[in-house]
Amino acid sequence: MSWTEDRVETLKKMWAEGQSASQIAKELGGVTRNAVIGKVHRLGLSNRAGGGSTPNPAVAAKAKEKPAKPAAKPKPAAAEKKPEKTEAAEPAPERPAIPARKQIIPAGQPLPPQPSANEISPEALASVREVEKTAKRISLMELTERTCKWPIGDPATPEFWFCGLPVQQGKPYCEAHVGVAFQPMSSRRDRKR
DNA sequence: CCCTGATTCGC
DNA sequence: GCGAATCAGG
Repeated sequence: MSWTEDRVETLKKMWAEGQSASQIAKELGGVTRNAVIGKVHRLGLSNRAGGGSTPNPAVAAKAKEKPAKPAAKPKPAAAEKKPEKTEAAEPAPERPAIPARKQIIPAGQPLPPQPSANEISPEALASVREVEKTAKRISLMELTERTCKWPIGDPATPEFWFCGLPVQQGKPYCEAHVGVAFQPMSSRRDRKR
């Protein structure tokens, strides 16, 4: 793929809209976000300020010192190139060997009450059901800082598991579950059944 | 770990 | 000019 006028225009437009480089790359296709960023710089619009002036004070403070690379390129070790994933047709029930008792989940965030199905929006509910099919189905021990902690099933049951999908930055749940966990009061009210 | 943009430099 | 690799940060 090359930067045709068309694509550059899309790039400019989206960048101006505040779209992220990865989003732009995905939209354009055939390029990575790095390519997009590189192009953005070459076009001289790294600063999302269009006018030419710098309305953003943070930019001024952003002035950073350039260490001036000596000469030798700090090439660590080309140990990794293509992981070459070899498909093993076995579940391989790995036991990571619990390292001490650090494995206890610290966040004691009280688990939310499972909302009644009739209180959440149909869309959110639909997406949740969709997610639960593809969920990781991890156990309590496998919960980490960034695995969705949405509980599914009855804790008193052996089939109890947690969603486990990647969380929505910061939040304790994945996108879908954040959707049903944080319902605005406005939408919860007036919901008839 | 997921993501963001910024920079460098072989091509 | 291009963009992967890298850097720096959230």
